[in-house]
Amino acid sequence: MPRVSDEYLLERQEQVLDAAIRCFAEGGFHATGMADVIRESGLSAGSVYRYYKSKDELIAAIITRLLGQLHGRLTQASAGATTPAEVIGGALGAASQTFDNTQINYARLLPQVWTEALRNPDIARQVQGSYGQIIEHLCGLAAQMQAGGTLDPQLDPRGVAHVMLSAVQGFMLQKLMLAQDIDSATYAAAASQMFAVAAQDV
Amino acid sequence: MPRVSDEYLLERQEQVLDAAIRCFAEGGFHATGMADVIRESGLSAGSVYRYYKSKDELIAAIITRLLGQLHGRLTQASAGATTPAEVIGGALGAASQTFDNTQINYARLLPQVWTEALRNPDIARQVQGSYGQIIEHLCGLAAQMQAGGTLDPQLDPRGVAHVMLSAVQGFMLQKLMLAQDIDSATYAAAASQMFAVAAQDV
Amino acid sequence: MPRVSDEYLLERQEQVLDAAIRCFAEGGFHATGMADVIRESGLSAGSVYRYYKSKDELIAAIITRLLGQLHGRLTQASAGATTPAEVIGGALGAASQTFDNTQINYARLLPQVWTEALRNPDIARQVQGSYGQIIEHLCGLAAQMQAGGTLDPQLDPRGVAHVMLSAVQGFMLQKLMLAQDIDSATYAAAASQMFAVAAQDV
Amino acid sequence: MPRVSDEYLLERQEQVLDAAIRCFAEGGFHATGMADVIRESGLSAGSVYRYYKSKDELIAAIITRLLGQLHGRLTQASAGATTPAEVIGGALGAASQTFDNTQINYARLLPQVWTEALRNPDIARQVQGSYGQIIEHLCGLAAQMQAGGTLDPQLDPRGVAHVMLSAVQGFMLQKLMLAQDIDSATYAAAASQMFAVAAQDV
DNA sequence: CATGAATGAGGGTTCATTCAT
DNA sequence: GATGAATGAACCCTCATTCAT
Repeated sequence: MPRVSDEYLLERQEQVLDAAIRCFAEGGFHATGMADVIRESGLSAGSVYRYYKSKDELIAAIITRLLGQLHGRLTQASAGATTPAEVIGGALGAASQTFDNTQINYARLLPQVWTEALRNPDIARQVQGSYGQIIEHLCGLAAQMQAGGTLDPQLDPRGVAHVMLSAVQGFMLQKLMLAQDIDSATYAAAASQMFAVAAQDV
Repeated sequence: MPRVSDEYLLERQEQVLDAAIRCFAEGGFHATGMADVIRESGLSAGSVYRYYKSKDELIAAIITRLLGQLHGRLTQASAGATTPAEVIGGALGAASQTFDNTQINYARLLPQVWTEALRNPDIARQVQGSYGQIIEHLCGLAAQMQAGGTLDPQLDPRGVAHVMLSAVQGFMLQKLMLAQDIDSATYAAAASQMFAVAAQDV
Repeated sequence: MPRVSDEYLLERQEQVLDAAIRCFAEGGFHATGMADVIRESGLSAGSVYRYYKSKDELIAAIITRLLGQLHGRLTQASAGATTPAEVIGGALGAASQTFDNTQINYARLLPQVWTEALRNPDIARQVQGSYGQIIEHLCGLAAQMQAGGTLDPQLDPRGVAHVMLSAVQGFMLQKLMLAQDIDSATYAAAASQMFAVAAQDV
Repeated sequence: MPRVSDEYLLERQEQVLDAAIRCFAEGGFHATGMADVIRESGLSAGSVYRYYKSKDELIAAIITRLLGQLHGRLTQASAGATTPAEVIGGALGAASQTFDNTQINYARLLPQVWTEALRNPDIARQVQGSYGQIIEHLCGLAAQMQAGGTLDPQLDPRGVAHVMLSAVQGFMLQKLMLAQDIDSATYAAAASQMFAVAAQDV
């Protein structure tokens, strides 16, 4: 089956990656065997290994994609926001989308990424890069809001950025851990309001 | 009718648990082998398995201890607080302690616990229980603060509790992932202030 | 009714064989993968397999060529010899040539052939045939020399042939194993002299 | 089955080594799988790997033993020899023993060792060491014989040593390759006589 | 009770070969 | 006739766990 288009090859690679994401989101990086991924992909062992040289490389690719999506959605969702409430609302909305995929619950990969980052320097670097960019983005927004009078100018913009990120991370984590106990709307409302008033005393 | 005292047995059990925590915090649940734990404990394989029937049981025991400590410290640290700033400040202070142990960085176990909870129903239940109690506790505090006029009474106390927990979880997570980039004091200051003003307009 | 000329096909076949020899002499039959041979040949997997049905067949072809060269050079080099010293000298000279190819060190294939002959009956037969012919040739020379008075007539000509072959095989082997320690000229001198005097007492 | 004697452990290790030698002598290093060795050893995979960390380590151990035996037998067999014929006779006798083991034909490992030495620097070093010692030993004997008047003093002792080694190596190789065609006694007789006369003209 | 040698299913990965294009 | 993506059996090795001593 030679002389196939680059497009074809990329599709095949996606096919493997998607299968792997489905498996890993379901069972975790370590409890899931390559045999599972291979079966799910519908390809043979050899083919899977043609596209990803090792399980680690496959995991790294998944993490790259996940962090890329996360960063993209988060920055996009809060891009034009002019008040803390809008930032938080947008970011939580984006975060919620992660759970909406009926095929794959991407969010389930997140704690695994954090765990992996603790052991794997390459992944640690990726995570640092992604979160670093997000922090920078939020930092910029905070500064703009302070300039625009919607955020207390005495707050450290960097500190604000970290706390905002916490609101998102905590939301996803608690949604994963306490599924039935946390209501997205309630959480978003509380978070938005709490951050919203942060400039009232200016 | 044991030949040795119960005290002796409990000490041995602690010895194993401590060794396991050290290993798992360092290398992760999956990358760490029982051989590592056995070596670190100074006991024999048979002995380790006398106290913990399986690796999973050992992990479960560690998680129980970790969640217990977390819950204890968090509720204790925020017990008498009467303002959001005090709650957050106390909780973050307690969270910071987790990193202070020069021997073991307990915090490194946290993402692993979250990851494990996604696959292991027993652990999921444990985590739900612990975080549920924490949420209840924070809920109670929120209600008290609303009654005391230090928190906007229009906010949903449960929502506030979740957001407060997020502040703690996000802090620990970001400290783990972005070590050099996050300053505990700056974060605490920003968080405290942001939550503090939440009743200003009342 | 091929579209391409037989000549073309033979050239392609040579191309594959040469690439394989280069690879196998370098890395050994087993450590070298077909992928290496395919890459080195500049052809595709399908093409390589068009000319040689399997790795084993390729190896067999290489061995056939190698043994043919060996037999040819050895018999030719000692063809007109009338004294033991001439035989040995000629044979060692021919053997030395094997090392002289700057591209490929054919000699490195020799121990591999011996090893392969132990497992593969087809190759064993080839090796027996080649060495058998060489022995016959040396036998004939020995008989001639005995008749000519340059070799002790009491010696068994077949025994003499085997010992002479040993001188060559040992030379090549030791040159491969002890590269820096063995000097071709010294070895040849010693061997020639030792065999040379074998008729002195007649 | 703990608290076993060191002796017991060594016996087990021997058990694995012997099984491996039997397998490798039969089928070759590469065609023989660890599964074969494991089956032959009568132990489990885990146990085999307790005693030898990898297939390579097992092969290295076998080669060490083989070269040790070879060196030991060869030097011992020719230790007190005072004439070339005695040296050759002794060495060939020792070499013949290698074939006599009804359980394992150690000689079949020899070409494999040579082959392996071409690719594996560690083994190359071992082989160089062993053969180097043998050469030194034969060198010493040659010098003694020259002093004693049983070997032409004009011969280079080192060259003589190499040629003598060739006689042994060639004998073993030809016995392996041409089994039915070579008679140990005939070969030994021819070799002994040819070398024996090497001092006649002194 | 403690010991640690033994277990063996299962892990990730490779590679000679094929055949649809 | 050439291509090279696909195949899958087989490879070497690990590791949680057990049980004879």
